Amino acid sequence: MGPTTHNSSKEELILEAAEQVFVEKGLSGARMQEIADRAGINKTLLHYYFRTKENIFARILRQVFSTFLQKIDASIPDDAPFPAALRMFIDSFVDYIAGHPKIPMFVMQELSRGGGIVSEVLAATLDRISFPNRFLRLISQEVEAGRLEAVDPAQTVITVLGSCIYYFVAEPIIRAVLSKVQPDLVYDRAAFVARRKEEIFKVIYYGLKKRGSGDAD
Amino acid sequence: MGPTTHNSSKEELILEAAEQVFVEKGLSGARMQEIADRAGINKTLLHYYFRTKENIFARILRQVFSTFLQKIDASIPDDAPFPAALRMFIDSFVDYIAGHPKIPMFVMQELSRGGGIVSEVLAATLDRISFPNRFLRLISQEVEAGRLEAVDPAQTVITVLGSCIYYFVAEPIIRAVLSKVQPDLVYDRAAFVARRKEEIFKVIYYGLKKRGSGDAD
DNA sequence: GTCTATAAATTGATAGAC
DNA sequence: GTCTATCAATTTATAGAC
Repeated sequence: MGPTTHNSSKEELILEAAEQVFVEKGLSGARMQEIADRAGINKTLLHYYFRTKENIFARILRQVFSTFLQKIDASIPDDAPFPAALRMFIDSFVDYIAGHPKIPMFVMQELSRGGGIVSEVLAATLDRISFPNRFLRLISQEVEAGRLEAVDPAQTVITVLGSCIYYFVAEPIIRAVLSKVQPDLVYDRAAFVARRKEEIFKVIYYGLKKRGSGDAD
Repeated sequence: MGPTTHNSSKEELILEAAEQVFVEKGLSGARMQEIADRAGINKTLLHYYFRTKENIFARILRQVFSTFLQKIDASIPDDAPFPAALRMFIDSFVDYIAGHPKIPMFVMQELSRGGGIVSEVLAATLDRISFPNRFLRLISQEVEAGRLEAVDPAQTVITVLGSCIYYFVAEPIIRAVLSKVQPDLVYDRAAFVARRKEEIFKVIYYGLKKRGSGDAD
């Protein structure tokens, strides 16, 4: 179309700046002026290209949510045996969230506010999703093969996702609490994230794995 | 002080309305007019009693955050053996969140925005907390007694909290996804919450429990 | 397409009567 | 303490020149 593979560079600049601002401040907290400033352009151009603030927001939310779902999707290997598949999923999904820690909360917060923009985005985005079925099938097969306990696959998926996401959503609080409890400890985020992955894998894998009959308690 | 045990009834009405509105919409999304309407009073009284919007917000956030932490605290039994203690914690904590599903996201969202109001509230509230130490000690003792695997107690606490909280934070999305994957299923929230508790307990307890030496994988 | 200037609407906050 | 009326500031959005 144009001389480059990118869209109109101004339009692209606006969308990149808008994503940052909306993710940080939410719809009502974001300011058109701040988006313009971060994009390094005149505020009027926001309206020239997109007319309203809500238009920009809807586009950002749709894109961010869609990318988030695709990221989960891409993290589920298709042909690995279950333990390896679980480990690969946890590793790549945690890495994604660690690199974009504000995305999950932004999406959930705005979707739970439930405005009109937001439910339209939800309906439109849910059509292009295969990961729930793939994830549920992965677990169901293992249960049927007798390698996992007779767990509810849907509940299990929620537990896995929650274990991966929660820390990063609550990171500011957790860090504040931990530094109060263990004031001498220096915080190494990369090491913490690595340990986080290991902990999640172990707890969930051994929590699901088929047990013998001598486990009464 | 007054004829009743309550504070000035108008002041109380304002705070109750403000909590609803702030929790639903956040600081920037909340409107003073809406708080006044829900309290059934004139908007001017908000300023008469609290002067500024930020004052009301700080008070609500401090109270909500503090209550949230106390609720976690109260959910940790002091003298039960570990499996029972874990189960009791999960049951009572999940019940609390299920009844106040927007509280965790409200707290985390606002605290992660990190404004001036918010860090003051965080510092002030963290002083009155004993649950991290109690929870960490509970797990450490079990590990030392050889009844649990050699897990990192801090990581374990995060996993437990995340497993309890996440579903309710993401409930609108998860329900939408589930009803797309299983359109015939009728959603019974009480039953779902009950199964959620059971799933969390089983996965985490058996995921932590000391294993024999024949578990290679 | 991009700018300056400004309109139009929203909203937090106050003055002043009662 | 409570109300009406209104201010002052902010902020989205547009008109119109270039």
